[in-house]
Amino acid sequence: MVTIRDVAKESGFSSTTVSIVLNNAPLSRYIPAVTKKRIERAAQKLGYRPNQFARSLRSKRSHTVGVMVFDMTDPFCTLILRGIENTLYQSNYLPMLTDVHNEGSRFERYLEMLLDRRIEGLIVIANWLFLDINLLADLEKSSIPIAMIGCELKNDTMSSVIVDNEVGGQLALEHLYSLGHRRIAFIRGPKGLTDSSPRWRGIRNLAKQSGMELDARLILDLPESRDPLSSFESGCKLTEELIRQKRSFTALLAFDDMSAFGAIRALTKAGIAVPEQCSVIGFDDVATSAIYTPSLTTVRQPMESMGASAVGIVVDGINAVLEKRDVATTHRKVAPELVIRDSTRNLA
Amino acid sequence: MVTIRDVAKESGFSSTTVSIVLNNAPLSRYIPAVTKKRIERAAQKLGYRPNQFARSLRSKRSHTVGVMVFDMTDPFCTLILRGIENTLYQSNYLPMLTDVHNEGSRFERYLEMLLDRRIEGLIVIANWLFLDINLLADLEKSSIPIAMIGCELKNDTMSSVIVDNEVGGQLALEHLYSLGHRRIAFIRGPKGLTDSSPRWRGIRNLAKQSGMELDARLILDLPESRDPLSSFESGCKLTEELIRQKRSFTALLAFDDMSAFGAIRALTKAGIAVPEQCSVIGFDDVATSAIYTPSLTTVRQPMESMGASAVGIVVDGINAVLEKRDVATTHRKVAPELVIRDSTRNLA
DNA sequence: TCCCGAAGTTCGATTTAAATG
DNA sequence: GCATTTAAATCGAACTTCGGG
Repeated sequence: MVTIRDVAKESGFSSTTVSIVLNNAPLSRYIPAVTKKRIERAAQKLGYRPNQFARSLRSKRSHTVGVMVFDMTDPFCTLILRGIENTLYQSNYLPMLTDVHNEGSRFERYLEMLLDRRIEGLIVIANWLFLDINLLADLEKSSIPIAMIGCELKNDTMSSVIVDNEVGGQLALEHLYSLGHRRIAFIRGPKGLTDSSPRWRGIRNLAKQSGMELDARLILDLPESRDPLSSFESGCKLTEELIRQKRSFTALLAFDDMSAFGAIRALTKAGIAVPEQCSVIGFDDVATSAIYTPSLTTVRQPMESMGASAVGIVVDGINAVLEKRDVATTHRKVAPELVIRDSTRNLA
Repeated sequence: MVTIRDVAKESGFSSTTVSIVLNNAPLSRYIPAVTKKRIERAAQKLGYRPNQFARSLRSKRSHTVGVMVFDMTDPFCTLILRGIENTLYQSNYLPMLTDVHNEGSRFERYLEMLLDRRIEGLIVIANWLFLDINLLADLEKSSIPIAMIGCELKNDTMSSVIVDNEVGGQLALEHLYSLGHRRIAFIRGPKGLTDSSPRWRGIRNLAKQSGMELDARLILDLPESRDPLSSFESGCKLTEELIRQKRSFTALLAFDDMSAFGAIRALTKAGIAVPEQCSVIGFDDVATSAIYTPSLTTVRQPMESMGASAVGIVVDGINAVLEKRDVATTHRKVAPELVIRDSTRNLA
């Protein structure tokens, strides 16, 4: 290990001067160019790399941001993670990745570990969240900037980035409506998910606006479950049930892409062609949607930019703390986007 | 910030004693239970948490492992990451996640950042890898335990975990053969991928064994590309081409699941039902495979356990370094597993 | 000699205060 | 006072050495 003292010795200056020069500290403007050259050359020659532990100990900074995912296997996460990673990279932070597996004990343990390592900010991806809200209260006392993606909390200590679910719901129904569909089946989200009710509200609003009436017998609810895969299975089962009851509908609006895939599976198995005999629309635009057969029309959450946005909020917060400014908590609601693919079509 | 000195003051003992007690150091066996109790209570009361920076500076340990992904959006990664995360958690390490985006400059920069932070080990997920091999040479000088997943290098400084591609290829063809298929189309992997040739070798071997002859006109190659999604698109295009040429085949063996999805898309669009008129088999068993319509028969790479295995190797390596034992580089080749779903069936 | 506890040093970089000409 | 440089203190924990009973 080559230390700053080695560079000092090699260059013939004190470690103080070396530190000042290599960090381009304010004082370095008094230091003549010759000295700088000599020091830089010595550092280069020895291959000096400052010890981050020592640096962090002194500066109290880790240049690390914690990322807490509630379930990595949820396809919703991947692109968000990509957005987070990419934006952190640009800001010179590195992410510590933790996956809570939707378990309270794991949440607490990881939170402790992250805090022990003095992360400077925290990003929580909490889309598929069935944890006790009280647990999240633990987050508040941490006094570092926090941004939650996919879940907005009432309190004022955490920022959030969510998609505008109401607009999204509207967009989805509007699309089906514009294609001429009137008898539409709905798979709603589980009650426990914060996304469910605003999304449904958007749907109801649009229905009212356009004078459409919703048939209660065509409205189904996904059960609560911690497993993102269950969304697929439930979507499949609910649709099978619908078919078995011989309910007639020309389109199906699913809570998310996973349940939409389940619906397509059920329809296809029953010999009902998608989109020829029944249109299906999802929500999220997970990676699978584009490669599905048929490719899925859906309402996209701009996941990558949501991740980037969360990083922006957290990094701003970190800077605010450093400059002793107030940390403002922000609540961003990003616009969803209709992505039209092959699973929906005009009512013949 | 409450320091060890605060605990010392509160408990009435010196910081030395506090350190010994709280770390359960060897010397602590001389310390009477009363003292321990008093110290522990004081620590508890003040909410003392040792400063990891100071600790790391002294011990030269970070309890951190670097994870380098070449492309997060590759669905192959997700489950591996889960396996890594889960196993690290059990061993009390935290992962620093980096995504190289298949770019050389990013690779170098991230490697530096990770090394600066004194990661104790490194795991590289290099399945879809088109980087200059010379870059990887940079890894060798780092002198920390390294495990690569999905790519085996000749040299002796890095461990690796890969699937047995040859057996996998065999398994796939064997399955189609046992279903009675003889006229089979093949989509091979791009030449630049290390997986491609052993997988094909397995196929050829089985063909020879069972006296099957492969029709060169039914053998296609995926082009080189850094984008995992291109596998899907190429799979689709190649299959369309095959159909347009009116080649007859009753089954298609794809290089991976993504290209298999592409093939299914092309077949379906051409009005060829899968599996009724053509069976399709993939490789990997990515998350999408189970929820596809039809669900995909494939050769599974045990990704979660491959991730766990890599962590095991690296953690062993770390311990070896600590105990000044030799670090043995290991090369694990894990067995693939045939997963039969709905995309293949008996030749009528 | 054994047990218990404390003083002081170390890890490596940053920063304050101060010393040169 | 100014430009240039540095000794010494600091960050917080852990370990080495030593002393008293």
